[in-house]
Amino acid sequence: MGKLEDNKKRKKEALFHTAFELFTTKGINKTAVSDIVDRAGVAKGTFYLYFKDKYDIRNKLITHKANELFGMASASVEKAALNDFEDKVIYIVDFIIDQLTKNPPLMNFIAKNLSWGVFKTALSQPADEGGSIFYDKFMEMIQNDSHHYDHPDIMLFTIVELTSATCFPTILEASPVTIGEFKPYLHRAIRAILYANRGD
Amino acid sequence: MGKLEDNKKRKKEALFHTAFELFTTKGINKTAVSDIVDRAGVAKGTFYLYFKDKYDIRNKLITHKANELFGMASASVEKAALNDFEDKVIYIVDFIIDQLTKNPPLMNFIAKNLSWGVFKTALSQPADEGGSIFYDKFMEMIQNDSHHYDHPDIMLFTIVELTSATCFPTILEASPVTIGEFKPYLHRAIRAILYANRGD
Amino acid sequence: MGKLEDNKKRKKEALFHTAFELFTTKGINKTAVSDIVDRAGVAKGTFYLYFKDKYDIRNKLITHKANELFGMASASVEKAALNDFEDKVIYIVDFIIDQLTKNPPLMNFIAKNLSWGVFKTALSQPADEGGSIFYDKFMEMIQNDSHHYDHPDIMLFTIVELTSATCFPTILEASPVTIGEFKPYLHRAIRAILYANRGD
Amino acid sequence: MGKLEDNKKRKKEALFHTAFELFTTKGINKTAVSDIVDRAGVAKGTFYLYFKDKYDIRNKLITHKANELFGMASASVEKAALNDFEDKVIYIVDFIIDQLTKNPPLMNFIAKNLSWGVFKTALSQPADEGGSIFYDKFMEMIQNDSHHYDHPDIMLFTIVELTSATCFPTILEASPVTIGEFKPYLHRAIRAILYANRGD
DNA sequence: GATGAATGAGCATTCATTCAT
DNA sequence: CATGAATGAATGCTCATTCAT
Repeated sequence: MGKLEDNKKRKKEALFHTAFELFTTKGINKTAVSDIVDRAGVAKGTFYLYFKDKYDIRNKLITHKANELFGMASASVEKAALNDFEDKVIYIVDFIIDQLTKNPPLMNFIAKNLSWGVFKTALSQPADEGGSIFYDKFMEMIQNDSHHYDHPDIMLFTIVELTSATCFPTILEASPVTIGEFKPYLHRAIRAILYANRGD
Repeated sequence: MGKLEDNKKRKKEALFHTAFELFTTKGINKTAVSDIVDRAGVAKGTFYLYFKDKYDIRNKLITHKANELFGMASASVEKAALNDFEDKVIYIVDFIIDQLTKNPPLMNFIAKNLSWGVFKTALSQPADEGGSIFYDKFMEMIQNDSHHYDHPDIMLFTIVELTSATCFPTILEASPVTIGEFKPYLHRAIRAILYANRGD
Repeated sequence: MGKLEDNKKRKKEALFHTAFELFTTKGINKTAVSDIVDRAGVAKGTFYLYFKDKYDIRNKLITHKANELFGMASASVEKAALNDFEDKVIYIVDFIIDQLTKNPPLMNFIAKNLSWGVFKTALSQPADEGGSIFYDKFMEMIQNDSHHYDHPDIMLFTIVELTSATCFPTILEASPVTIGEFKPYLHRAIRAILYANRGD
Repeated sequence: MGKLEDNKKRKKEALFHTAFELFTTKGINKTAVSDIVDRAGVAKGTFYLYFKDKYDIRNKLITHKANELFGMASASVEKAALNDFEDKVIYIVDFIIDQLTKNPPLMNFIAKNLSWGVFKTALSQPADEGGSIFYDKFMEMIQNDSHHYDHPDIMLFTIVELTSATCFPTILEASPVTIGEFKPYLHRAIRAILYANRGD
């Protein structure tokens, strides 16, 4: 029993892992299902046993990776023991930027496939079994802050979009400037947005 | 000769126009070169006479459309006779949002294909023969303002990315809020960014 | 044991029944063994425990259904208490046409899969346990008639083929006329064939 | 020009011819488009240039073959110089039976794919360029006969269905009797049907 | 007996690109 | 310049069948 279940899980994970590898190196359009199964050492039919098609595995991959990333950021910010909400936001943004800078394939993959919808979904799920939900944590941080914010969700949306939209080209292509050069401007912009949304 | 030249131009424009129509309705992946030439009433070989491949015509299309849009914005802001740079930026942003809101196919097309690189290219070309260059105009506006800005290009980049990243989901999917609801927040964010970048 | 036996029978019958349902709605080519077992709530392997393949279950299904139909016709004609053989034949033909008209899926299934060989086989088996054999009954009717027929089997073949060949398109597609309009012509043709085969 | 046109026609005919060969030997289900193009010495894409799919070429093939057959029958009956309509019908039926008996693959192909709809279509087209239409000729024969028939089209339908339904098993499987043994019974049945439909 | 995960051969179909006319 | 017939590699997907549990 355990054997069978293990085997199932192993195959599914092999596909998952291999797909990520190929999507990040060759791109989705250039990756054929054949490529994935060949490299995963699994029969073609097995792929369709676990995923509807190429786009199904892609979506699951994005959700999974985004979730992982925010889970880590969440855990890290707690250890950092910051008091100010503003500082926490900047900390999280920097944490994620650092992770992505270290991992260009992941960056690339996310850059080309992320949408707010997918993102929101990922953020609203536990990072892994037993893990807590990023979105809830974020809202909690806001509640505990000394300042009050009028529409925290719209503010979050604005910050997330600004950050991702500006980080992709700066990290991946250093255009128009490198991420290092851009960071101070990003911090400044985020602080400005937070300040502008204060309701007190 | 004039006739022949006309004919040439007409075919190229037919392809250009038809490609836009199909890209915006079916998406690029689902649009085959055959579809384009069939509808344009041109032979398949003719397509390859004018464009390298599907992606070539797409890039030219984006550049063209983005340019057209900013050309209009540019012309409009001049007529509006605003003194303040801040007001001009908001005006331009609103102008473009209005245009895109009225034209969802265009919005969709741009949303799925825009990158800062393409964008920059488009902004650095004359909108049409005889038209002036948007980027230059923008820089001129900054110079003439009573305030001084430290790195106008990075600031422009930040604003452009923030605007496009937040407008696509709000216009196209009204998610997380409609563009109407989001606009005040966008204005506030943009003004905050401008303020934060002032060097005086 | 009884329980076990019951379970076995139930599974086989579930497969049998489900297959008929799917064959008549989707057609045989479009029905996969997976479809059958899924809907029957049985494992895939179980299918192969009872049937060689898709075509095996189809043949068994046709035999079963044809047999059922003729068994009913046979029982009905006896109750009708007709003296004349000619009248009995017409009665049976009408009975079957009525049944098929009421049950288009069955009609469709039979129309697409019937062959004289299968048919003959079905007619030569008891309709169900304890039931008598249609073919034998038919021959008995002929013997008891006041007229003599030279080659009753060839005559039966001729009538069966004529009837089925003309009923399928008229019932299913009302082409070239509806079954209602065609019936008098069919009766006339059958009577003519019977008359032509009389040996006295 | 002529060269190009010729080439086109040659390819299409190669596909047509090869498909018939394979359909009659392996059956349609077991014939892959690959088989057809391989043997026809044509690229796979070329097949889809001329036919929508496997079933498209099959339908065109049936129409073509049925038409050819009836065209020949039609030409032959005219030479035979028979006066009586009844004799002409029997002559045509025999002619076609002879042709099919000589050509079992054709018989097989038609047997498995014929439907009254397809048949009617085929009969209502000129056999080849310049050829006349079988259906019209048939109706003309009836007009010129000394007898009057009430519904010639229903009668034709009845005879065609009876003939095809009984000939297929007798020719192909000699079941329940050989075509040779069955012929007199068929003639008798047809004459009976004709007689039964006379309106005078 | 029963299960259902795994298989992988097999197939239809698409489409960018070429090149003889 | 323009054409459009021909190509054939590429690919997504299905499904009958097996077999370890």
